[in-house]
Amino acid sequence: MQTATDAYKLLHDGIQALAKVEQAGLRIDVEYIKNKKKEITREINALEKQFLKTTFFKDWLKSSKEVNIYSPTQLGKFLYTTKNLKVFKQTVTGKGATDEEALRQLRIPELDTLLQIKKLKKIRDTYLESFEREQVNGTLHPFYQLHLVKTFRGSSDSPNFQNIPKRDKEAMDICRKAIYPRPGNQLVEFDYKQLEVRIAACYNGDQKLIDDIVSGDMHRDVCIELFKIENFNKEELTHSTLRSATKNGFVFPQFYGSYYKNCAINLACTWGQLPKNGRWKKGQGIPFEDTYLANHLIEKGFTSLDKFTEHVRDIEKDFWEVRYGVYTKWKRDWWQLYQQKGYIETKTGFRLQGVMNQNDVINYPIQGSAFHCLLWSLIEGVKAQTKEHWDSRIVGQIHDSIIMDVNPRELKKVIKVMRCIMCNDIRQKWEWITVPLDVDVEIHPVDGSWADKLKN
DNA sequence: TCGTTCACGC
DNA sequence: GACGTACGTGAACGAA
Repeated sequence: MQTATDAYKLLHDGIQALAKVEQAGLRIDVEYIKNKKKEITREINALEKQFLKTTFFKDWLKSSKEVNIYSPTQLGKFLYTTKNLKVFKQTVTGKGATDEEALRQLRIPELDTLLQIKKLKKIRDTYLESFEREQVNGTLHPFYQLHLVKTFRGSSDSPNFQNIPKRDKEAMDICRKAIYPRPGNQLVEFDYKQLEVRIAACYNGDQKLIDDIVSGDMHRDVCIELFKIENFNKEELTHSTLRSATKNGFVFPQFYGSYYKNCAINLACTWGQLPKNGRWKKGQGIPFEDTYLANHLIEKGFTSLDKFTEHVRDIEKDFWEVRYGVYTKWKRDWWQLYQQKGYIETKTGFRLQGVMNQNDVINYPIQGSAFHCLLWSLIEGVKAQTKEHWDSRIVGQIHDSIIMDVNPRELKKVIKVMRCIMCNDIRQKWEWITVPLDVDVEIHPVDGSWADKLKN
């Protein structure tokens, strides 16, 4: 186990290594950004024009002298007071929400246009704008901090390199097409696989969890139970879709401390929208074994969201009391330890104190220690690139991944060294890592952008 | 200037 | 038995 002195040294070495990462930076295509911004602006203007012509907007204008279509306050007032629509989702202050989820529930087609406009504005004003503003002679130098986050994770700003779109294909493409390696080089990403879950297993020592990480498939197992699937086949599109829904709508939320009611709603949205009145009709949802998911669920007796929720409650009970019973016991002991001492200590030597609830006490040390694995690997990576006089450099970091600008002649060697640092050396250094670590390596084409994939 | 709401990442 | 997903950065709005 690590001491406070070790913890200090990690931050000391870490921030110096990150300074080298900041100094290296990433090339960006300023011309592309300028053109893309113009293109998006034209698109926004056209969509705005379209929106302003709708009866929805005209009614809105009648109800109020001046309308700002981008004001959540004004939109909420119009939807939930003037039009008196039912509130599906509330904000933290108890008002009707106007975020994407809330607006989709209302099923008003005009609002889809508004959402598309907002998405484009986000891309233009948060990402492209900041890339252009912060670049120096065509190189972007995102900043990294180690002193701001209460879990002892890192953060990034000016611009934030850690929240650039990835899941939404259109947004990902537009933003990441601005980012390049130096001429003749290629971007390579080293992603720790399931890092937080593996670090959780180091804390709780749950053998079932470790077995699942090393050779099992927990998402598949839970998926089969949740949707009562016979003869699960990973190659079948429907089954892999439901496995993803299970992973993102049940397993991960459960690890972060969510509970069955929210999970049930997540899972019931597998067809995009929550069924009206909490009941679904035949023919709804994704295709499923010659019919539809709704048909399948009705056949299994889950005719309504309430019935399905009871089922999810039972699955949750089994998940924590049977499947990962050791993990559950650790959670109780760990919470008790915090209550006795008033603080907890991470495997990496940091002390977490202050007012925390049960979820915080469980999640903070896991999140922090997971990041520290990445940070240690980054320090060693910077050491290697300096000592071995590589042209290749680490140019970014996103919590559990490292992004490098690699000279193709060094590609094989760089991958070999980074893999060795991230999976082997770190376990020599930190014996508390009792679970194997693994990395995904994604290689982008030579002279390709961060959005470009290697053609095989 | 600051709190709120929203949206992006892990 | 009820309750309840963690951590960030940043843009825009609107009240102070």
